[in-house]
Amino acid sequence: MRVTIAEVAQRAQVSKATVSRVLNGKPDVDAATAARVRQVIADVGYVPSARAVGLARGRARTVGMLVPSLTWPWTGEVVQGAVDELESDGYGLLLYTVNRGSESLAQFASHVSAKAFDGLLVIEPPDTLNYIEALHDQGLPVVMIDDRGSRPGFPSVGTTNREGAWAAARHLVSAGRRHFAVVTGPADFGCVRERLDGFLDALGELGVHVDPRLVVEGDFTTERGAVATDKLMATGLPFDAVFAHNDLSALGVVKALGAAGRRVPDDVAVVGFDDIPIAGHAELTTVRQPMRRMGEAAARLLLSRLEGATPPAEPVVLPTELVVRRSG
Amino acid sequence: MRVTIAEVAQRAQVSKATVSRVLNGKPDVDAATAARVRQVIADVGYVPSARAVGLARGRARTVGMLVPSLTWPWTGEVVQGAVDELESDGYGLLLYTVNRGSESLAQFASHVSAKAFDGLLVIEPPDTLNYIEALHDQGLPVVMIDDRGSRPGFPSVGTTNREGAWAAARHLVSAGRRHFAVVTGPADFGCVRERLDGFLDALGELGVHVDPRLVVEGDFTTERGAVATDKLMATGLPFDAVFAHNDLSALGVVKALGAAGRRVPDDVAVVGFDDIPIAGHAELTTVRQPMRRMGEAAARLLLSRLEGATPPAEPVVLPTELVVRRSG
DNA sequence: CTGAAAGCGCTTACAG
DNA sequence: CTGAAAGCGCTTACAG
Repeated sequence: MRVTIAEVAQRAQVSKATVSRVLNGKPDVDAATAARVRQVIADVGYVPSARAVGLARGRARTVGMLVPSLTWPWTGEVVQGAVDELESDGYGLLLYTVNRGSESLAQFASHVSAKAFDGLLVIEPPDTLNYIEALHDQGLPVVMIDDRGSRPGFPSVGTTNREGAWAAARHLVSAGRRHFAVVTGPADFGCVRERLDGFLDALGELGVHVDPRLVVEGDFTTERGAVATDKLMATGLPFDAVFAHNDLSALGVVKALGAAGRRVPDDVAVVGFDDIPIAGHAELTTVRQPMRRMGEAAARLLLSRLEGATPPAEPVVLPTELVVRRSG
Repeated sequence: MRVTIAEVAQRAQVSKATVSRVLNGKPDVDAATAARVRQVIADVGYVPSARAVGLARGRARTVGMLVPSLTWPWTGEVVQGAVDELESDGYGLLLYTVNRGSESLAQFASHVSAKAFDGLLVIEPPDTLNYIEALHDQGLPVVMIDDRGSRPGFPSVGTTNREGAWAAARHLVSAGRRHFAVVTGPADFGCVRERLDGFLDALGELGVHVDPRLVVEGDFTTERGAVATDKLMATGLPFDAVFAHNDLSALGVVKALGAAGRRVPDDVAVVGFDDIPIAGHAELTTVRQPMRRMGEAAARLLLSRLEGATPPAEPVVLPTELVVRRSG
């Protein structure tokens, strides 16, 4: 039989209300009484039922987290950062993915309605930004990990796409590169625009011009990274450096260059974005996104919101870091 | 104001009990009444409070999952498999990691005591098997994803380490290799013994003997894989194939061989175990562990246990699969 | 400083 | 077939 607050109260010769007060550190409890209650709690190993506390208080000390899929390279990092932060405040993390499409989303929505959690952490889910925004507008505390540069109308944590690209450009130029190509991500992503602008602006400032024909669109996959590289080479224009908008694309670039007999980095330098684990193994120079710390920051933002603080109107932006390896 | 069962009852002109019956599909409700109630539910968009239902029923339709750390290469796969399965039954997944050591574990323990979830899925946590076993003995439904071959005294899902190693051996022999080396994982892991036994047994059956000096212990990291390979080469004994007990080690083997000027696979074939994403990129031949499906199977086992079924006494064992790539 | 009572939003015997 | 009531295990005014 599970021990309840009633049993503790009886053993300590006080009312349930007093036990509750001790439990929640309320003031105005006689020191001796409190000590006695605490002793009983320790003796019987009492822990309040999360469900009962949740019902009575209307909050569950639980946060939901919605992520596209855990098999994406860095999702785990973000979630780990969030879970570490939540855990140290005693919060639980209810995990949802949209791995099974609209069915997943329906399940998620019903858990929202059931008030299964107090607040929501979300890695921007494709095509669902409006829905999330609606939840926020309905009063659910939401913080988004914004890896696409959407800058939504509610609290979010992003990274310095522009500055990261800027750093990549500066590095390549100082390494002596002069003829640049870019394999972008999907053109409608905010982060893609930021990375492209940052890169071109930096080069412009350094007096280097990029031929528009050497800017090709990819879709963040290795396959399309390779295809894009074939296109670049097909232009016949010379280039000695490629900036890919993420690491998976960059791997495709490296692969396609190798297949065409062009050496990396001797003939062509390649720089990626993200710093996923494979980047280290492939010796890829890249712009590191601090995914773990973005998860932590998002969790902290949400927690302080749940504790009553007003969330910042501006997105929290964490700095990228250029990681120089062999490829560029 | 949130709509409650009381409001639905009032609008439908019935008691809360009747609404509850309709909600839970109990028999013996007049068809017309049920239809009316359902109509009201749909009209007001009523969803029962998860907390209240949980308290009243004593179960939360929530499962806990304890994993070592999400940044480990395949943890995400296992969790994704589990979450997919749970989700389709409407269960929530509370995620816990032991990323922050004993502090994490204390938090987890208090959530256990608080009955925050109905059952537990666990990827074998180092040095905590006894604790998990104790939870199981205290009546918490537990299913373990056993990646270490521990075969615990409660329901678990494992993989065919022995047969996987066997397949690797057969493959290498049929590819013409004759002089074998092994870089094992930690010697006290059940899976390491199984992989070693399977490998040596298969070779023995094929009439190939392995020199014991060519069996070196690693620790599942890339660094130690490289160190182990240096040891192998230092013996001066010839070898033309290395079976590493996981992919990270195998990457270390490849690296060390390369540094020593030995070509893979021309001079030495290398086979790993796991099939983590990097294995594909590194063109590593490996024995694939079905992590995703192990997560699914574990979740299904736990769900059926929660629904009253008796769990199987024997571990559920899912088959490995040899993935042949360029390295061996 | 402390207790009796109501309430959180459901479910489930018990009657009828 | 349906409702009134008790109960799940807490918290929180309200009195004193």
